[in-house]
Amino acid sequence: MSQFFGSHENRLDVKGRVSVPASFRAALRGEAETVSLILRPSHIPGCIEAWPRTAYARWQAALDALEDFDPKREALATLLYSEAFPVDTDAQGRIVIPAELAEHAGLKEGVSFFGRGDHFHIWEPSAGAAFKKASRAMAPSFLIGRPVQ
Amino acid sequence: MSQFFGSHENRLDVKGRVSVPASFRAALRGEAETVSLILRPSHIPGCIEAWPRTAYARWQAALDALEDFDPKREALATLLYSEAFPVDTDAQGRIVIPAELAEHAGLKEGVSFFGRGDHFHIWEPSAGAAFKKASRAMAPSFLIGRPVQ
DNA sequence: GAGAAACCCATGATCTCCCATAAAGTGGTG
DNA sequence: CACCACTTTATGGGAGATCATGGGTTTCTC
Repeated sequence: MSQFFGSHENRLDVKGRVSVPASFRAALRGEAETVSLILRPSHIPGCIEAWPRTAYARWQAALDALEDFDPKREALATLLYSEAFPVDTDAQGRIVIPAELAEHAGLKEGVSFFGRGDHFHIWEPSAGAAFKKASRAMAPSFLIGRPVQ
Repeated sequence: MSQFFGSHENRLDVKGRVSVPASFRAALRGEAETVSLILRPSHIPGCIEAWPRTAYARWQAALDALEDFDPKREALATLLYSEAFPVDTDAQGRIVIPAELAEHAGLKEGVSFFGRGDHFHIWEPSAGAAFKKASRAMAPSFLIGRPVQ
């Protein structure tokens, strides 16, 4: 499976468009020809998650595993569908971030994209930098010794 | 598994390219024909880690072992993906070091490569030399007798 | 028909790919 | 073991492709 790596920063134009980093577009094209994404507010404050449709299916499978009428199912369905927005890139590889999500992330001009393997994050740059810093700070507490063999 | 030995120093050209030492390239080719690497900032200040993709997969396995929504998982994903950049050598065996990493290491013109077994380090030469010296200085305090079998 | 959204074309900056070359390394041979 | 031919390595540079971005025009919606 293709994966999203690295950090990139692009800028919103006056029409609210922003280029998806080329390396992310390449990763998307790898698994499907339509370059389309699901955007949703992350449980991490200030962060937007962006998922390829194929990877999003993983969550949909989790939903299917829950019983009908289970309150958890209702809650998960809300998260997966009601708060999520499908978006497609234009011919130049740009997306328009829905106003509700742009506000959730406090986007102004700059937009940071952080690879996370099977999906990526969209942040207002300073908030994203703070999140990165916090991640680095907590890492040594559990990253001890060698990786699992 | 391929192994990286020794130290080498090459130079960045005006386009930001630097040759990966030939012996390291040979070690990489040993396990896959595409000469590609994952670069990431080390927890050691000023140091860039370079991993063959196959060795990097072990870290990714460590990530997969953590539960969804676990803050540790979020932090580790940042380190393994958001801060990591896959790079491929050109036909001449050179890589371009991403600006974010070049800055982390304070790279100017010279670039030192230190073998570390399953991965290697990239340093600004004087910082790398200092790290080596510090390593030598502390080694006798714990390196007693025979290596572990 | 007004506003917004989608579509199309344009452009400078950056990046890749390809070819070139000097220096260093390697091996063979007398 | 001295010499030479060939290979590999590290590095330089040019041309074309790609990327991010701007902006105009058509199409859709209500």
